[in-house]
Amino acid sequence: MESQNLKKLGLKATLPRLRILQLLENSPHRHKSAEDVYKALLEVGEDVGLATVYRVLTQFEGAGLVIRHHFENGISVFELDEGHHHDHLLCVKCGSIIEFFDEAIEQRQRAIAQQHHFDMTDHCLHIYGICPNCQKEEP
Amino acid sequence: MESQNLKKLGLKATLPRLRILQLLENSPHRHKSAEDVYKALLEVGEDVGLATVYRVLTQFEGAGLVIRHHFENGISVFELDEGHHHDHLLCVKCGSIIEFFDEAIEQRQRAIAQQHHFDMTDHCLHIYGICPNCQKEEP
DNA sequence: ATGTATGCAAAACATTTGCACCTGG
DNA sequence: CCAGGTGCAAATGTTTTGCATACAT
Repeated sequence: MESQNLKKLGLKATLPRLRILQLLENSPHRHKSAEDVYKALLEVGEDVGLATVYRVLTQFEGAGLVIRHHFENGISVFELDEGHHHDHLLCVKCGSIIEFFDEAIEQRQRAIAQQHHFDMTDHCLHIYGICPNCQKEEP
Repeated sequence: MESQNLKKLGLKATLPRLRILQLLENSPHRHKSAEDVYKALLEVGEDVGLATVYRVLTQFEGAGLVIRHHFENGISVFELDEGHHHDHLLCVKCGSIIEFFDEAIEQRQRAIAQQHHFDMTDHCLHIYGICPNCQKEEP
């Protein structure tokens, strides 16, 4: 039961929190904006306020349950944190997102932070491009 | 004369555009938000509207004169495009920004895009951490 | 002269917050 | 029952836009 999951994190297992967590877990698209979450819940007939969606996602972020990304369009996108760090490859035409992980890049990043005597807290790599599907459509 | 520079790009050499371009060229801080540019101009006694700053920076971006970044705080930061691609190392305490370039990372990025049959248009790598200065202050 | 750029104020967004009401434990 | 969570509406911060005026060529 997910309510246990939330309680472990010190979060009361309220309906909106459960619904949002379930949505993130069961949706085929791992990456969602607050608006996306809000609309998805409305469609299923769940009456959750947009402000609550933002509050809950922000709490989840604080609890380490989700990660917030800022891609190059200024809007926040949330994704369940399954513990496996990865970076992102994004299609600028259709918005599809592919996750990847490359140990060589990770190593170089650590080396660069060290060279500059930075205590690295986080890092993110976004590769933008046109996905194979969209290349077909626009020659 | 910079006015030639602007005209070559099809932009009328107006006062606000010249002032903003000069500011970007001569400021010791290469990375500036629209608000930063606006305030810097006010301080020098130049009466430029914030809306104009946004419009001019957006035109400059379209003309390839500046690059717009979205760091993890949702606000846009602009930097003169000198043609040398580089990535960024950012201090989460004091906001200072260091540029770097690593050919090994660039190579891996190209390889990854290729593996997924993406036609890469852009990419950005942000490393966040605490700079040496701020490490001293907060032990 | 004339088409374009500007400044201002208002609009448009994404996100946050204040507050009265509701709810989970 | 009661601390904490929620919904709504209003506030916020950033960026964009409409429109009358000013400017570069």
